[in-house]
Amino acid sequence: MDSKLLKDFYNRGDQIFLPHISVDCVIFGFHEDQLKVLLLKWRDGPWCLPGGFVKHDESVDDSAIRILQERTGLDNIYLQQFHTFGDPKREKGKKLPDTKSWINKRFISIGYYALVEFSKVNPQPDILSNECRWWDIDKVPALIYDHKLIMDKALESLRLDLNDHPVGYNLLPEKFTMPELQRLYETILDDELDRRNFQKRMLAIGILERLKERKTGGAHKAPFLYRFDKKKYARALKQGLKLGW
Amino acid sequence: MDSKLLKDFYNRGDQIFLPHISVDCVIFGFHEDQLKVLLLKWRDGPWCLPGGFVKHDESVDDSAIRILQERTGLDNIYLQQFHTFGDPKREKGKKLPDTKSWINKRFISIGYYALVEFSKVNPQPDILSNECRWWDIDKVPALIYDHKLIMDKALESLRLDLNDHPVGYNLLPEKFTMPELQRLYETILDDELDRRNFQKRMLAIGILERLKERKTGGAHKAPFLYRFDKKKYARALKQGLKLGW
DNA sequence: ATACTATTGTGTGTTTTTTACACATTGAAA
DNA sequence: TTTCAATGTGTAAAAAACACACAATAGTAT
Repeated sequence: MDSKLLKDFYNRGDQIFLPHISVDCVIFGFHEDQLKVLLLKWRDGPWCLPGGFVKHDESVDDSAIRILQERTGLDNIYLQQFHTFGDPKREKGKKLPDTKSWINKRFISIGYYALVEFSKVNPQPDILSNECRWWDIDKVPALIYDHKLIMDKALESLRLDLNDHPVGYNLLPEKFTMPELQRLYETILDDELDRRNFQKRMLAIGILERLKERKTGGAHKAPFLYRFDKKKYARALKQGLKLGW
Repeated sequence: MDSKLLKDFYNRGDQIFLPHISVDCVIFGFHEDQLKVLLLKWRDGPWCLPGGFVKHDESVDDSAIRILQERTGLDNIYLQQFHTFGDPKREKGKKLPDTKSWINKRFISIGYYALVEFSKVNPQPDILSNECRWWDIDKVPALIYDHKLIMDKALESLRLDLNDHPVGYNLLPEKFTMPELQRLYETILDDELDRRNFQKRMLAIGILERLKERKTGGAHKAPFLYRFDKKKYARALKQGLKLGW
């Protein structure tokens, strides 16, 4: 990354972006039975959440969409605003190279979480970072500022969302097995569920379609593959699901 | 209201407050079987939600607390941040007297809703308004900007909050009857509930205490008075209620 | 005073949902 | 071919939600 761009960003960012306002994204993925988050690493610095700023004539939602696009390469991401963090001390210890810059002022950050299909993501560092990769949710390293707090709040919101959104639709690949879906729920809820009752409940919602295929390759009996029935899914969502976990 | 204060507010507000950021509060109350919101009327203008701005070194939560205090005279209010509104066109039609002022810029607004005990509130207009009063939730007049949208979103959030918070505790006076509590739930949920099953369910939560007194005055059989048992209430809240409406 | 009315207090049986648990099946590995 | 560990399916018990009936009573009308 050349330093001209970076210098421009420090010096003229306030001509492009609203002051004092930032957007932070908690990007969730699911892979190999693990819930994961996408993190960035500052040049020679700590890890942090992917974030950005709001252009003067851009909606905050669009900012989040843009940031997501830049970090993952994906469009059409499932995105939820979950909380705004407004403590003046939330960036305690902030020290960026250019101390005069707009970027060293206090920021109020609007938090979004995103659900993405792990395999489709192509992680891209941003202008301030040189590394971008997935971390298991229970193994994330120390994060900058209050980003751990933001992540925890995102997870809590995701947990609540489980009550009226079949989040598997956004986190899993098109075809998946019942045990995979269950593991996803167990990770988010941080609890164990009975295999048979879980299956009954999921099928009772009536938005899953069982395929003829089975998932082979793993040891032991091969489980069936399922996929979301888009029509039934849309219909159910419109009527408002009541999952109740 | 003298115009010197107002002029100062227009001219020097940006020295006190963060630019582009506002806070709007949806204040809910309950009286005579009606859910109500507290609204302000602009001088010779439309009605709007009570709002304000964030001081440079103040947390956003504290701004909301301060605004609430100024409008209602109350401390220790139950307050929930529920959404941040960031559309650049959200203040369509904005035209305030001083067109050069910081206040005519785009604002991103952080929404809070508050639950208050109706009888304890002493409504106070703010610097921009000359009237402040309660409106029945289903009779609110046309509101400025996107304030109707904000109110609706607050109501939706309150409805969700019903699932893990006994909101009656914050909206009702210390002593209340079971029918009153039921009417509160029915208004928020916009649905009718069976009297007997409702009572069973509320009592099953185990945070209500039935008093010896009855509420007299109304026609017909006098209902018992109840009150929240603070110890059991705190205990239950810590464990996380699962009400499920 | 008395009867009336609308509302409260309480209980019971039915239906539905949730929970707990057992056994046969099967793909891969030993 | 046997073994292992995980999957597929069903059933009974417990709990929660739902529907509904009848007695009691504070004011109101007569």
